[in-house]
Amino acid sequence: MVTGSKELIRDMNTSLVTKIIIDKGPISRASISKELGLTKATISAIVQNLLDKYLVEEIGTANVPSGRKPVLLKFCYDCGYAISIDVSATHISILTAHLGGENCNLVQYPTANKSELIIPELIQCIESQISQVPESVYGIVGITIGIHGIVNNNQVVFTPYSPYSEVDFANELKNHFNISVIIENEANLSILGEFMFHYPLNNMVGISVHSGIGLGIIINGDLYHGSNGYAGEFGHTIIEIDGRPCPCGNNGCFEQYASERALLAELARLKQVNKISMNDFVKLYTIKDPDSVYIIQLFVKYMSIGIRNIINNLNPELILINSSFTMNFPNIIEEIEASITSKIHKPCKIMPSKLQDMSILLGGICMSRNLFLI
Amino acid sequence: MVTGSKELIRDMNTSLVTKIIIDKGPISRASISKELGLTKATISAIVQNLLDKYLVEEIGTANVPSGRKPVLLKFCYDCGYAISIDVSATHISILTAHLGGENCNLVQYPTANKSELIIPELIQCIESQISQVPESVYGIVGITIGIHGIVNNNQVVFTPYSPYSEVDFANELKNHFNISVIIENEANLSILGEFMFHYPLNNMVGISVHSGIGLGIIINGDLYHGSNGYAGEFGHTIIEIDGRPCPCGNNGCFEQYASERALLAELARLKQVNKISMNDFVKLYTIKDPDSVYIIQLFVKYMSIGIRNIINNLNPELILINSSFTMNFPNIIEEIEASITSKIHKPCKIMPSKLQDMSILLGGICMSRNLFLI
DNA sequence: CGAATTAGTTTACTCACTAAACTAATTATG
DNA sequence: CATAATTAGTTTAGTGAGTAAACTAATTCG
Repeated sequence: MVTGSKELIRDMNTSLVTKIIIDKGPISRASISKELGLTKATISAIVQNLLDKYLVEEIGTANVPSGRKPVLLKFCYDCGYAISIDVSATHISILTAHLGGENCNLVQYPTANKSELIIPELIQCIESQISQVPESVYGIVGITIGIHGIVNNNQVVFTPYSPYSEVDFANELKNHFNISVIIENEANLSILGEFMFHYPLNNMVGISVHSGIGLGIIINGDLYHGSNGYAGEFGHTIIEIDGRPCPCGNNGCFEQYASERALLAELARLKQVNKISMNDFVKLYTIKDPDSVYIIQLFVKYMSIGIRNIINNLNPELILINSSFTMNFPNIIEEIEASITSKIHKPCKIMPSKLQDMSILLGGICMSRNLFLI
Repeated sequence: MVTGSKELIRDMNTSLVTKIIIDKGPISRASISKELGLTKATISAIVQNLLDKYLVEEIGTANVPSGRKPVLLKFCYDCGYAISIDVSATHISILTAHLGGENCNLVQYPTANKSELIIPELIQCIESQISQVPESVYGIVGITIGIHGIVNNNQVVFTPYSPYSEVDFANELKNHFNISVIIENEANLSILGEFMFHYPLNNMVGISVHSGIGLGIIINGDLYHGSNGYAGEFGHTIIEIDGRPCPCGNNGCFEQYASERALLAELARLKQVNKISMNDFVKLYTIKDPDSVYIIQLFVKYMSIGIRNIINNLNPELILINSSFTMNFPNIIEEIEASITSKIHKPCKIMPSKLQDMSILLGGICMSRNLFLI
């Protein structure tokens, strides 16, 4: 039960001041005071705390037409570093970055995709990264692991394409490195990254189209997980009564129509070949191969159904799409947007992911930063 | 921007104390102190304020095995009254009740269903109700109007079966009665009523099946409206690619399959009659008429698709169903629950609405109470 | 140089909380 | 029946995060 107390007030206001310095900095104490409606005295006290903790620094003054020059405050992004890991079926991607997502060190390793090997593999990767991290006040503040599957209470519940549902990533790594470890779904990390770096909109979602289809949901400015962590299992919403069978046990699931896996399989079927990769597809669509054009027509059609369903369920301010299709051919988004109409309400803004294939890893950095800054 | 202040602390804690007296009362100051983790001194001060405002009263002592007897506190539900109105295409239902939803006066009038007549009709109904309300400390604290359509910023945006989208209910009634007026979607009021009277679960939804299908969503203990008030337009989520046409302009919308309107139309088609009412249906299904049994099979099938979509989008703790079908034949719920399976996650509890056909009106009383108590 | 302007600090104050001592009321017990 | 034990609720003194307003500091302009 969260009750009111002096500490709560100070924590709330410190958090607001920190956020404003990150989002709108460099900024002066006076401007923060005006923006938040707190007195200059309060802001000065809070800023002094942040300076004492090396979280914020004064970086000179601004030129103003009259009056004393304001002292500009900047968040010390390099007061600490975070490690972000994307664990897919075939690879481990690992990013080290300061709390602003820069000074990156990004590596990718193939993985054996065996549950008993993943922890040793990860430990080795992380140790290699840690050895290269620059000195900083707080060092490594956290490790975040993005999982292509369902996560609840910091534990993997289910992974469709990898055998990691029994692996206790959080405790194994926490025990080894003694650093806080967060396990989170990849679509959630993606939208968190977009939210913190580019689109600070309190109600927005991000559709992540890969082998499956996930949905990261931001509600009231926070990631929404649902009661057991499987909110956003969007690939398994049903868009066709008695439709195509899905390994989840149901029929007509969205990802049997609109996922990369489904569409590339459809293209392979049309071309009567065994398999077509995303790279192959990009080459074909670039030369306007008719089958691949048809595949994109299907993608647009199915995505527009999925997006209408999101709008009529959640009515977000913004929908971001993260897929190789839209990353390579951004004007597909416009086609999707144009195909979404309703006589009963306004449409919703749809845009491509800005962080693209870095969104999961950068979202992981944000996750560690949020936890560190409380 | 909500910043921390002394007033915020007191407001938060007053709100928590009030809530605990409502939910767990009659309760003593000492018990509240233990539950909230605030000191007895703080609770005594807050309770004194509530006593001074006639919001709470002492109703004697409890028997305990040893020590001084605790003084029991009870919320004064009858310190004020609220008026709740359900405006459908054919009727105005109007309920006056004290802040606990009792001491009801419920009336229903037919309405002309004309936009220029609705405000005079409402004013007459409300005046008649007000004249019969018992004396109380605060009098009528608010009027809530439930709309079968989309509501945003206290204004009706769209109503499918009535011509009220241009009517400014809020300001017309506020100006006439000088009482705060809330306009809200009916499905939202329904789930709010269930949340406050029966199921205090922070993440839950209620499916309201009438002519259309609406979804009331509670997230983090609050009604979720989305960015423009059309979250929960669940009837217009698509469950069939290129499916049945819907007046909204799309194809395959859920309410073209699972709404009362759609299913009764299907039954009429089977029986080759012009129209079948819900009353007729109830009689037919009671005698196990095969066509009506088939209709319920369809209802179960379609609802189970819709519910799977809710689960995979929002993962609520509980799903309530409010429909004449399930109200009259409650074991339909069990059939629906049994038909929902998934290999990737646990099922979700599904139950019939407890407030049934009173849920909208009682939700309206809750709405006014919440606003009154801040 | 002094007036005007703006930034940031200091001071005196308020208010909601806490801890701990207090009073009050009740039961159990010798 | 006095007294110990127990629990409820109040009083008191103190803390800390906020406020308003007076202050100092730094800068531009005429």
